[in-house]
Amino acid sequence: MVPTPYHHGSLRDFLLSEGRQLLVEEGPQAVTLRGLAKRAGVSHSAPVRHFKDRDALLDAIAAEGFDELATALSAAEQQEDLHSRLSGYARAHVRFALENAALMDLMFSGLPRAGDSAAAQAAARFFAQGATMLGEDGHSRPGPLPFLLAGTLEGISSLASTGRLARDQVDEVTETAVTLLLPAIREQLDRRGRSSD
Amino acid sequence: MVPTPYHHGSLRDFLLSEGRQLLVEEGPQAVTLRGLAKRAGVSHSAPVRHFKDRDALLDAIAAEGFDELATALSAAEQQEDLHSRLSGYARAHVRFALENAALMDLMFSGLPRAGDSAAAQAAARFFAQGATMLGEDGHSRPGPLPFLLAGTLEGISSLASTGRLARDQVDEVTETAVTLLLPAIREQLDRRGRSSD
DNA sequence: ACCTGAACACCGTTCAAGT
DNA sequence: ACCTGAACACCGTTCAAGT
Repeated sequence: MVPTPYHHGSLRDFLLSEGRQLLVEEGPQAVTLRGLAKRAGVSHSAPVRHFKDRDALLDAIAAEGFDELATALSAAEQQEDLHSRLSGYARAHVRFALENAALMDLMFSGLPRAGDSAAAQAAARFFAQGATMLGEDGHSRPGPLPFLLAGTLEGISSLASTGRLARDQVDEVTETAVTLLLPAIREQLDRRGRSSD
Repeated sequence: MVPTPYHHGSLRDFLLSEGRQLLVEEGPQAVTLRGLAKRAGVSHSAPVRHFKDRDALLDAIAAEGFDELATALSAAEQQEDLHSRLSGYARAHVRFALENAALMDLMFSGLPRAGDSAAAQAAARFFAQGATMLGEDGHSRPGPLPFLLAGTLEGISSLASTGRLARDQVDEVTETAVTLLLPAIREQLDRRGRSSD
């Protein structure tokens, strides 16, 4: 077996996917540039060609995470009635978080270092998607509901993935959140629907 | 000035307070055992006497954080009517989070390594306090509302301290959360108040 | 363009030894 | 009991040099 040369960008892909896997399976302290280089069979300074530093790699992983999360949620958004749509969205969010705890942590609790980073842009797309589902047009400044929905789901996810909220109670808490948010969201959607102002 | 000897536990206090300050002001990567030892004017292996390893120090800092947060919230719990109580509790939580972002991150997103650690016990006290305010008796398993309240506040705090939720919208989102949670909480309190079952 | 290898300045952790 | 100093095995990052 000839060792793969990792030319033409394939090292970049390796760093991203292996880094992501290490992050989720062993935690953030396990993703090191030197360790990844060793796994790739490449010199310890090779990764720098593709990611300026460790933070740049983590930023790229976070960006992928936001895109993946958005994809995981988009199925729910196709649901016909509002309750199913919201409920499916919420459950998909929490499920993704439970399966990718350390990744979600990186995505949501990592202070965005630059507004124009890949992660910051992917995050903006993710939040815009949620706002759209709640009838925000994207022109004017979003109201409180998109933030409240995103925050609530993030909080429930965090409690669940740190084990503070028991697995068998996650669905109940999520559904309670949806039930309490639903009337306010419905009212907002009705209002926006009526006047196209 | 004779350099302080740091005998009899005063090094421990120094590591805790200086570590906490570094955490909040410069981020988690700034709190290193060697760096703290240098600041204390002590050999790099001295801290090990007081904290087994870096995680043990962070755990102790997190424990202090939970106790402090609980104290910051206890004032609001004295409020007479439910709405003021809940609203004050929520605003105090979010305010504390904005002033101690990296600390809150450590407290809430750090996966608890041991159930009997100081941080785990302090966290349990914190969550129990919230549950009590919502009329949970502590005997039976808590219902969804304490988790939903804690999760929502944590989520809003996280969005705010990462800059995704603008400062001047934080109060509006928090108050919306309180308004939507209030009827469910009131109903639960009424129910618990009526039947002492 | 992409990678290597040496170098530098940091880490955490362990352990024999000092007071 | 508390701290020192050397040692080991890791890091991130930089940079001249190779292909």
